[in-house]
Amino acid sequence: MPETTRERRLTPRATEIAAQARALLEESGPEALTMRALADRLGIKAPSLYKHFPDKQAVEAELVAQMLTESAEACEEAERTAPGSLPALAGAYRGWALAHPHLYRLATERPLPRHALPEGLEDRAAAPLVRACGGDADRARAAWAFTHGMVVLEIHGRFPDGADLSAAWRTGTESLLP
Amino acid sequence: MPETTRERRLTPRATEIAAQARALLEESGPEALTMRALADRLGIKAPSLYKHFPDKQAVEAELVAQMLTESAEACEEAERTAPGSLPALAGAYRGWALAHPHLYRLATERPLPRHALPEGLEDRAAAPLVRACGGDADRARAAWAFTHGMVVLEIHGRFPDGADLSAAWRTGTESLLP
DNA sequence: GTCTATACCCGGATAGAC
DNA sequence: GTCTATCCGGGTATAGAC
Repeated sequence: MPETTRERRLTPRATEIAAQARALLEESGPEALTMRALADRLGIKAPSLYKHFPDKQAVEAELVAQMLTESAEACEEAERTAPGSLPALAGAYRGWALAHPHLYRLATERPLPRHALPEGLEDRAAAPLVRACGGDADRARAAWAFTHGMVVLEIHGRFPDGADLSAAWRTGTESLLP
Repeated sequence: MPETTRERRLTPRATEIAAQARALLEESGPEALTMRALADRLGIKAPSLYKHFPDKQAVEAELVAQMLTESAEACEEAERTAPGSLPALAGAYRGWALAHPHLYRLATERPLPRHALPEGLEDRAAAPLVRACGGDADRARAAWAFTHGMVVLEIHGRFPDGADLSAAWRTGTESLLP
């Protein structure tokens, strides 16, 4: 079977715009990502952006695709390094998310723009966890929920200041082993 | 020891305003909760609201306090019904959250307005889970992360359509038992 | 590919009269 | 406790010239 993951190619200019959108998002958060601010950062006027993207949603969808791709890559790398290890996988996922908290939130705290994503990307992002759970989909979902929950609670500063989060991660990932 | 949880009392009118704010939020989501829309619903003009709350954040903080109080109550009820049962506790938490998804998100997807909450409320909300985990704080945090993760992934429609979420809940809560 | 001009809508908040 | 008038800011997006 041929590779089913397809990328809708962006023009070079659109790629540059997306890169600046990402930089803006990562530096200042989702509320700061406006078409005006994005244009300012590129040294152009906001209306010009609409020659490259149909609307703001399309820009955001591109960033969501980047998030899924990169966190999948991080997990695949962990898989190669420590095959079958749920703690290693969770650590890679956590590491990527905490390094890009605003992008992680953008991709995660709203419905997925599934129609605008490259085919197969969502499955690719889920696959390493399913493999680490020996194909047990229920366990993989529980492990995903734990991992995502830890990450977002960390990002939002929900744990008490002194909390030993490494210990919580260890307890969670070890408990959820198949 | 005396009860340490204190409530800053709202005036009757402020209570009514908060109730309408909540109704608006629960019906239409966080973006729909604006001072203008809130005033419309009350049959008054937006500036009048500022005689009762100093700003919009204060209204939102009141709703966050309601969320913490009510989900704590739901969990305490589950504790009485099935003492020490993590699955029962998680079920109560899930039930409350899915019945009030917008309020759950408002209280959860941003930093807690700790300064504006009744004293002791955050601890009260956390206590049932710590008790169910036999006082093991690391396990309690892992269980909270799992539970919160499942809830928000459900709310945002992140699981595949056919997914057996009951099975994932069972797997997760049973795995995380002390 | 970028511009100007502009339409259109939305938001939070304050001053001061009644 | 509510009002009117208002300020000031922000946002997405389109039309049409260059």
